[in-house]
Amino acid sequence: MASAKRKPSPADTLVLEEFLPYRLSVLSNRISRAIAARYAKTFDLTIPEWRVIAVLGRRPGLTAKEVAEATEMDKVAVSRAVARLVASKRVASREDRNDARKQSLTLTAQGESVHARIAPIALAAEERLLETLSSRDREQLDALLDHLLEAAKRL
Amino acid sequence: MASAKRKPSPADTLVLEEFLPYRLSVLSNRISRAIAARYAKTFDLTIPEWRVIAVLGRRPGLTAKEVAEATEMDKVAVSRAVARLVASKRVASREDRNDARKQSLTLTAQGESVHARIAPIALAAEERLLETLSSRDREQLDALLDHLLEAAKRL
DNA sequence: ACGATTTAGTTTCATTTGCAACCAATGGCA
DNA sequence: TGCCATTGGTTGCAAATGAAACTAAATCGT
Repeated sequence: MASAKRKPSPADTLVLEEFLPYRLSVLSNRISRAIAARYAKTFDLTIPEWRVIAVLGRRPGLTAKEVAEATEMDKVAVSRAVARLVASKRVASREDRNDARKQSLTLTAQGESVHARIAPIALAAEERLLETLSSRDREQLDALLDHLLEAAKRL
Repeated sequence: MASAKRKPSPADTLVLEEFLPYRLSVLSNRISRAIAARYAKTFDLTIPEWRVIAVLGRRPGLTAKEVAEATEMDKVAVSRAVARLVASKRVASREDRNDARKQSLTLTAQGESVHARIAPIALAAEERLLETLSSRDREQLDALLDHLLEAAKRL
């Protein structure tokens, strides 16, 4: 396998194929695109919209701000995704009783249906990626990702 | 730490924060943005341009096609990045002697200089991310990434 | 109670990107 | 040789993204 064959290069030489940020970017793109390909056309749904649906599916009633925090999308992206989702009647937004600036967002029945149909597709894709890893490896991966996510905040 | 605290959710529930593609996307974005922030303005360089420079720095004379393969960028992105780099005199392109469609790309002295100044910045950022990992962890990470990159091809 | 600040969310505009169609040169082969 | 398919690369257009300015509502300090 590649990593075994690769001979380490001098510490001051940047080899793109070995460069962590680059490899993560390629990996993330490959996966996201592969998964999105399975639902984008069928459901006419963008990745940001899917993320909004995913988070509202489990945590109904969030405001746009909270969705932005939960998904790490910026508020403009959320605003646009929500606008499309409301237009397509997949999300309902009602004004907060005590703060007219906020609106609480929930999935409509249609939104729920989309959620219910895509979640298994997404989970199956994830499982296909992970199925060849031992459960030990999975734990390692999980821990490493947590670690890196945290470390990356501090960059 | 987070992964230790997280209680596993039912296998059929998609929890965005635990979803591998999502976590990779967040991680990759955080890192890329942090690093790009350090050179983008100073050098007036986009990420695709930087990738082209990085690969030409180590493998001069590639064609645009080969750069696209080496960087996993699509050929349009390469074409545009190269066009900008040629305009800014960081890359020289000369026509292939036996195939007029191809052009062999190399860094100019200016391009080399950019490469020489950015590589250490990029490597230092990578090192900051990895410095808290044991060398065992680093190997694990390397192996897991290889594995996932391979598995993701098959999606 | 009232102006200054902050907060939630939207709009605008300039860039970036991604896809498909395209052009030009080459290779294959009848 | 002459035509078709393929390959390397560019262009054009439509959609996605990001930064900054903006609106409207709520809060704070006096």
